Amino acid sequence: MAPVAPPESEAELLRRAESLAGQRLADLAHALGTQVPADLRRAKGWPGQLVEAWLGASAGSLAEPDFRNLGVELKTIPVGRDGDPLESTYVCTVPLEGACAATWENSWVRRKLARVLWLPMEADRETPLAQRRVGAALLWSLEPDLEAVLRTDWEEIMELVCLGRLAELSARLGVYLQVRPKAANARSLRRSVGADGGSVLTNPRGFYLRAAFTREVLRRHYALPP
DNA sequence: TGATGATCATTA
DNA sequence: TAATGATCATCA
Repeated sequence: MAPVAPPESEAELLRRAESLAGQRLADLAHALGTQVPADLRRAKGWPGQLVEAWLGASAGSLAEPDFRNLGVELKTIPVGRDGDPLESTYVCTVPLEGACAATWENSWVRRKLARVLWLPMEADRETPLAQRRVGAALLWSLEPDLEAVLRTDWEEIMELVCLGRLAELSARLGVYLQVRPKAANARSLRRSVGADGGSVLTNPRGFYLRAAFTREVLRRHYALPP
């Protein structure tokens, strides 16, 4: 997709994001000279990449906030007709090595979520992809009470990783932050540290925000059903 | 039905 | 290869 220069300030980023409100994905795609895929089965990341291109996100696939110079992460939120989030939101990879040295303060999760541009997108399956609209952007900072919950979740998860209790990792852990597989397929393996301190292979995992978290963020800043 | 676990495309 | 962008598909 056509590159757009990165925004030089949060104000500029927000102006760009606000100009997308109400636009249909087909309009954005055509303006960038690209086509709307027939469906998302083989283009799962397409909506996110489309708005990245529009807003001038610069980090690519690096483990960095999307707008590196601003320290702002872009997150689209797929929402239904009622504005309620439909899916969890990927945050970053779970560090399987060096888990014992990691702290919440220096974690990728905290770095990425410190400042986020949330962008709701229509995503109910009734609406054809091309006709789905972008919602109203929200430039947001991690709020202390939400951070406290995330921190507890993160520490619970990372303790298991540190101790090599990988079999106990489950998406059922965590109030707002959960761990799920994150890989091309279940045969992907990554090195980690076993309970005896030795090297073991396990499936790569990612941190995800439950829909309950993004629902709470949207609820606090927009008029939404409870 | 909703959530968990699995999967797909792209890029540096 | 391993990070990113996520949604799909199955089962409790």
